[in-house]
Amino acid sequence: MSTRHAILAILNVAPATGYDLAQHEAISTHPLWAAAHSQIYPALHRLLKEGLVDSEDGVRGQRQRRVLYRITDAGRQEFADWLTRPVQYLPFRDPFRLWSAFINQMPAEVVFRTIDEHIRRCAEKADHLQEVADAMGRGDHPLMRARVGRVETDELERIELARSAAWAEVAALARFEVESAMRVRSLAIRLHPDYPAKPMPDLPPLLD
Amino acid sequence: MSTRHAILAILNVAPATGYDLAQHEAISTHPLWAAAHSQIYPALHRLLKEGLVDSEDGVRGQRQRRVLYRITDAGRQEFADWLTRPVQYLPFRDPFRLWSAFINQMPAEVVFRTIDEHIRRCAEKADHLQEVADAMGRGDHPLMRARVGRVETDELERIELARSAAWAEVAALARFEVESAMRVRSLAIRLHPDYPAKPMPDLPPLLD
DNA sequence: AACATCATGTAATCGGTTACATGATTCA
DNA sequence: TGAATCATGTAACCGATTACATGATGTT
Repeated sequence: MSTRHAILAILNVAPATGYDLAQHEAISTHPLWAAAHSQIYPALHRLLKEGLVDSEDGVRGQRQRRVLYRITDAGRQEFADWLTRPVQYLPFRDPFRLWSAFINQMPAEVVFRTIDEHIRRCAEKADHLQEVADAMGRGDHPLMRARVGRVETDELERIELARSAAWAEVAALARFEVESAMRVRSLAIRLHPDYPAKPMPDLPPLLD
Repeated sequence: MSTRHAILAILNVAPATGYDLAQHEAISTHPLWAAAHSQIYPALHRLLKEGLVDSEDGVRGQRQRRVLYRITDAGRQEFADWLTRPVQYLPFRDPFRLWSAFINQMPAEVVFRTIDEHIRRCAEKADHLQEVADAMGRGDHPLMRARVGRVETDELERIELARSAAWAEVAALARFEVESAMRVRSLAIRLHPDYPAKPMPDLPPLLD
């Protein structure tokens, strides 16, 4: 299970509330590791119980409670240990590809609607992720600016290289998904020759 | 949840036992949709209860019980309906890419061991999947031969095109993963210049 | 005789989702 | 004043994993 370690990774940069974490770039829209807020709060409670984070109660405005979580030395150690342990792969499950195995036996309208929506979705994701990666590479990203002054410049450069490369690879994966779906779409045109499928709808420009 | 529909898809070709399903190409090694046998048996019981499959008790040898499951008309209908419903995407979670975001802060030995093992794993998967896809494209695959004589030739060709394309795309994805990991590896060499990382270990030939 | 494979299951647990539930704060 | 956002949680459920459990059959 990597969700708790993804949380530790974020808290390793700066303290945050459960809400912050749930809204975090790496966790919410087009994430590096998806997690819902209903998963974040119990995870934080557990990390707290295990001593990997500590918490500080605060307020926002006059009354609204706000719990700030901070990674502890034990948490930093656990995160470092996790990095050295073998990667725990997830079983391969890909709903779109499973679906696409049956484009011969569906109505053409369903086939093209689904593929085109998939392409749109992946292209949007690719653009967003590439922008994040580029911003990180330039040091022009909240996650990087949060570190300026707290770590040395050459260390910061190493962090930027590693993080932006990871985001860039997720972006590259999303671009691959677009290309892959385009190939599936070509086959769909061959399998449904009578359906008036447009060559391809409006794609956002795929920065590559 | 697509596991039950993956089962229906397999039973749509030919009746099978729980054991057959668990050993199935699409489910066991380098699968299209991974599932464990401890998941298959309860899933079959539920499909049976829902009337989407029926079962026939048999034996193997003298005494060993063997339950053969067959898709029903209701099951066929449910599968066809499922195909037309919107694809239920899974949240994005990629343990290797999450890990790779931190290659700046791990011992070089761990970095290269993990990346090289990942590359080996993906390359093996790519080769296997491409072989399956090619065999399907030629009609030279158990899943396709099982249909010969039971469906018309032009219908069989459409099935072969769709199924082999899906497997070929999973293979292409695995090849992309190899390329992606190679890029991460190049960055790792830059981040760990003192570590004597070989250019790349023995890769099985990536048929492309 | 021993081992791999065929064959079918259950139980405890886990990580995650969906829905429910509540209320403060900020901004238009 | 109303809507969006900030903020924190719980409960029921679900799909899946890990481990446990058993035994027959075929192969060497």
